[in-house]
Amino acid sequence: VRKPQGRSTIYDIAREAGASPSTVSAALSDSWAKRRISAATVERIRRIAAERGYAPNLQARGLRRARSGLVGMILPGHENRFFSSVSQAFAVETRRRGQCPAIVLTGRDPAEQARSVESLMGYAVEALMLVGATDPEPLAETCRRAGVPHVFLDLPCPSAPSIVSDNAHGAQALTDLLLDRAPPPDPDDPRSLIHFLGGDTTLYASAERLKGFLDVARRRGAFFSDSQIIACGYESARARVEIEALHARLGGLPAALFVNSIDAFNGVARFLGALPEAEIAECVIGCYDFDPFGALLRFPVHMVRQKSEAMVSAAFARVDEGTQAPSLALIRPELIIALR
Amino acid sequence: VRKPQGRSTIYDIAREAGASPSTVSAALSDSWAKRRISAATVERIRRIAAERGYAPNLQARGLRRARSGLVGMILPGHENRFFSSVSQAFAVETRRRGQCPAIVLTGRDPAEQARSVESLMGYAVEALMLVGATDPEPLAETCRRAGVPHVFLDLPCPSAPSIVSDNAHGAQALTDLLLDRAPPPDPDDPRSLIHFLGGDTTLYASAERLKGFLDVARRRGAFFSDSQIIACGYESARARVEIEALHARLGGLPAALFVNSIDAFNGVARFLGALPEAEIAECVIGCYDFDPFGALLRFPVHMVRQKSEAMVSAAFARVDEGTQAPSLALIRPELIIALR
DNA sequence: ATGAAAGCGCTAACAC
DNA sequence: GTGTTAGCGCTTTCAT
Repeated sequence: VRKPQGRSTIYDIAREAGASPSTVSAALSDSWAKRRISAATVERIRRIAAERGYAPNLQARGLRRARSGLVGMILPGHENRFFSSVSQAFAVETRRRGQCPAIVLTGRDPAEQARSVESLMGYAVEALMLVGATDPEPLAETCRRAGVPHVFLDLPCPSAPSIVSDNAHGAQALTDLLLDRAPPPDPDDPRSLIHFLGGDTTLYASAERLKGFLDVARRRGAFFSDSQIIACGYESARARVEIEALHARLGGLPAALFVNSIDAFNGVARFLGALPEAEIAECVIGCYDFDPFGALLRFPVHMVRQKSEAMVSAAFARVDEGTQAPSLALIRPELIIALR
Repeated sequence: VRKPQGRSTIYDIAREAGASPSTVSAALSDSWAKRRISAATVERIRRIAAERGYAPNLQARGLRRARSGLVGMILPGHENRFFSSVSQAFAVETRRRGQCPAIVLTGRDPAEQARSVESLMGYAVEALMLVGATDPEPLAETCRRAGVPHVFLDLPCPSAPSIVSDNAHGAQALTDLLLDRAPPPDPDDPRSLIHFLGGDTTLYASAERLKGFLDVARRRGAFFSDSQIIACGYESARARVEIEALHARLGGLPAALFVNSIDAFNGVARFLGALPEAEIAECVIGCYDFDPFGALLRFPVHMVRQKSEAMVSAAFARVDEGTQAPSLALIRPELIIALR
């Protein structure tokens, strides 16, 4: 006979088992070695609990223990595969540690992110990972104040442990590859020059990528003009317009194209899809981001895949270290070379 | 001067403000109209709270109020875009309602799903959405026992409100489209027949899709043999092997191909990518699932996009209705016709 | 207009 | 080996 509404408590079970609540608590909790309860009692209590479908009230437990068993993560959303795989890796790792992942999608709004962090603090998360936070400092302050270990991912926070992918290195590697495969640049022929398309270079990640791109392009004598940089944002429609404009301006595709972000690439691919085979073949194409369908398009495209699992592992390692000292770990992404 | 570790409480604030905890609680909570506190007191308390960066302990509040402000969702993972967009839509809608989304990725293991549901019950979620649960009945029972409103998505539960996409209808529409565009079937020429590839037809969704496929194929005199059905699972590598085998067996591609699931399609696309243009052109291809890059491949592919936002809206509507009576809502997916 | 006190369900210190 | 008790931080009567 259980209560009409709601769940049974250790008191209900204690009554039915003729034991005290603390005995029940101990019998049901994993470490009941300390209180030396008779095997018989444990058995009886467990049986009754199972019969009644008892499950502990985790809010009460968390309140009492001052820890909840939750590990929090905030991230902008699941619109791209990178974020999806980060949250996937986070969930897997959290479970492996016997805790419960609490993932909150916040969008890109810093105010919403702040609210979400407050919420998670309120639920007494034991650690917090912050993914893609554009305004990290206030969030870090909230975590510090609450004494909650925290790690920033993807976008770094100057005052806290951060794990970001090595954008500069990835961009260098991709640029090198593109230049290796393109004909030598001729300063008098804009079409022969590598171009960089997409992204918002006021944002950390894209700024780093652009830096890596410029490093290599300059070193290899392939950069001559700012018109080689078209940082038109992450929107696919916009990228489509820009590649079309570039194509018109140059009278064809450039010899090499570095596309920054998968969404921009989608726009580019839509435009390229309409061009004759032969024309596309004259352009070496790279995309900073990965999509499993990227390898299946009409034309070859080299891709950069960020290592989400490695980043999440590194983040947990930081949490385990227990230091909240600022640090910046760079995780090298993987260059995926098109076979064709 | 705040406590060295951890957060300040209403008691700390009460002391500093020279008020009682209950006054502080009322002053900070939104509905303080009931207790007629002087504007001055409210102001003072709010200022102090802000200074100290006070944020309420949501576990304590939840414990006292017997509700947490959380809405839970379990789903298998983010490996495909459909699940990603479901959780995205869920997060947006939950926030719009002033609650906090708690998304737990469980993988495909029913035991893990059961554990996750228990967890979420323990955190006193106010409602729970269960996405892609293959063994729904025990989960529904747990929810009922706890008195928590719950809705199943994607895969239905016979004893609870369920929202699934109209797999049969989507499959019919896709099959009709494929047959419209393929040459008339000739029973003596296996190559002229439409084939169904991928998925696990012991699972609800694929069973429905197969049913829809067969309905139309039979009605239109395009189904003659079980060898037209190759339900080889959802794995891309496996699908690749199977399409290759089919190609060998028929001595070419079939006139029409219904690929069930995006992962299977990835495998198919990898194989097709290696075939000569002319050969692919003889096969009308459809995929039950959507990917934005699908439209950019070397060959046209018709796709079916499930309406995740609509499904989530419908799920919340069920929760709001407050009835836990079994029901099954079918949401029609969208047919995306390739332009080429 | 405000304070005192009880109690949500659980755990941990301390009794016996 | 097991029971009693005191909170965790909050909300909510019920007083005043």
